[in-house]
Amino acid sequence: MTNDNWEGAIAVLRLASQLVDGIQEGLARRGFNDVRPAHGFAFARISEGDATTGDVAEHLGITKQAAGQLVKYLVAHSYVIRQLDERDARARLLLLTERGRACISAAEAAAEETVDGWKSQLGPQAFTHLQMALLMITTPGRLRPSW
Amino acid sequence: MTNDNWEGAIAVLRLASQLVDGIQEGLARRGFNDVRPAHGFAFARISEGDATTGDVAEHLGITKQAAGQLVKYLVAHSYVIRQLDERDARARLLLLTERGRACISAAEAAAEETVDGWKSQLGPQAFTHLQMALLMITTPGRLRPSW
DNA sequence: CTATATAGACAGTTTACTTGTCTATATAGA
DNA sequence: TCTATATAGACAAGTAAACTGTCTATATAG
Repeated sequence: MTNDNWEGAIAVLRLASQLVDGIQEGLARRGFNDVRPAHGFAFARISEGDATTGDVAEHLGITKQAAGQLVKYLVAHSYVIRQLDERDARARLLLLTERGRACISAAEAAAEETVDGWKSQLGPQAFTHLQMALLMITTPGRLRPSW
Repeated sequence: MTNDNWEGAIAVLRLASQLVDGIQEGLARRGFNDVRPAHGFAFARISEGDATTGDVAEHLGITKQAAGQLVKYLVAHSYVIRQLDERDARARLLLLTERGRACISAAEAAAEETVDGWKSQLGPQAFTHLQMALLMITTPGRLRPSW
């Protein structure tokens, strides 16, 4: 049983690696070859709205300075623009450009391709179970479904 | 459906992140606070036996030079020893020390703790399904079980 | 109105990689 | 056997993304 758990643990890492590589490859195939995985998490926070560089730092678990460099890169590559915050003259609000939104869509499409691969390997029923199990583990608020 | 897949994809990343952090934290709690996640993959290859620095490089997907630095670190921290290869005077075979083997055991125990957390959240049946789904996706040779 | 906290930029350092080059050894072909 | 090419791995220098430390400008609380 111990060893089975270890195998399962390794499998989670392999799966995540497959996904990251799949998204990266799918993004490149769609013309976005200047974004790294970390940028995806920054996009996720920025797309929520009302994001400052500090917010991005907190969301990624890195320092403000590192987030500053990251945001600078995204601005330089036209994924994000900075905008003065009317309520706080120190802050610069971050907004996605059209290109930024297109990149998110591309990432979602690329992820879907990879996940579809899993679905066809598992069959629809087992895939649904997998999906629910993943959501149950990682979503603290939700309880076990009725089945 | 698209959005569900995206959520599921994110969940896989969160799960992997939970696992890596759990192993890291569990290792530190057991006194191994000088190993990084990448070292685990090196340990995995070295424990298979007959490993050279080049083998480690290939297994980790990094250059020989980078693997050389990594192995040097593991030797300096008494996890690994180098040994002359009788069959090839260029090569140095890598062997785990007692401490190296203890570190692997500690990592397995730490992984088990994390995975047990998932098990108790899911219940035994759903957990077994999750485990089988993960193994089916990441193990190309195996086909669907009988259930 | 003064003291302290926050947003984020600038400078320098660390670390985990990279490419390029080098020596020693192995192996395949004339 | 000799020579050409490939491989194991060390050394040196460069790069990218993080880090700590410090600074200015602005906000906010007493």
